[in-house]
Amino acid sequence: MDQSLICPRFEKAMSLMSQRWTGLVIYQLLTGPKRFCTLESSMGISGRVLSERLKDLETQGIVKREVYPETPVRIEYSLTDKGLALEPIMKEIEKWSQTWLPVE
Amino acid sequence: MDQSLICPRFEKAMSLMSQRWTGLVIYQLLTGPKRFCTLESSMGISGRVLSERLKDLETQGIVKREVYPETPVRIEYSLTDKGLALEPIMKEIEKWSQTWLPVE
DNA sequence: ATAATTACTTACATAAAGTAACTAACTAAA
DNA sequence: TTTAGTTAGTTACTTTATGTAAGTAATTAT
Repeated sequence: MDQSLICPRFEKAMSLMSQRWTGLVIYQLLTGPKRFCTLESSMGISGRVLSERLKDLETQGIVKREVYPETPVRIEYSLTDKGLALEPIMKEIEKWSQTWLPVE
Repeated sequence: MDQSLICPRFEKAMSLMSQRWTGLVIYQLLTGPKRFCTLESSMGISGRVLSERLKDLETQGIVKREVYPETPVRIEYSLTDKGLALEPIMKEIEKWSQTWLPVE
């Protein structure tokens, strides 16, 4: 019947957050720039999907990719201002999890 | 290498929020109890998945299911305290979306 | 007896994610 | 100068998740 009285901007933000891995990638980047292999091994995401997510996040202006032509090449992913602004969401998720989820 | 220095409770909360539709279901329930068909039509989720999500959320103690044996039967889904406690997360997502996403 | 309503479930199709091997560009070692 | 090692991916293939559409069960109205 009524296809969405939901604010389309909210809906878009929510669909971003509900993509598998996206939240964790952002969470990891909140502690500073990270390389591809670091993200990959620290959170158990597959390279295939990590690559896809980073590209999406870059396209959306949430993540920034920088190449350092060292040897071997170093590529760092970090948050833009738009990405950093997601921190309060992460903090609230953190709070909720600590209040409502069991320790084990 | 290091398989998750990430707090397991945070990780669990995040994996809850990153399930497709879960966030929107909770968002809808923040405005009060809702029936199956209302949720289904207001957010474009398929019945199959909605049913699955509501069961999961009930199992996790986030959603409460109540049966009113009227005619035809009325079944209402609402948030428990644990579910209501997710509101600050939703508010932050709302804020971010209004600040950082374009109007169209 | 037939149709209508709600809250689902089932079977099947498509899309998203996981796995593991492979590539490209470079360097260091044998 | 071949071989191996590193990073940052990509590709082909498999498994899992989701969408679609039809079906079910319980009840009442026509």
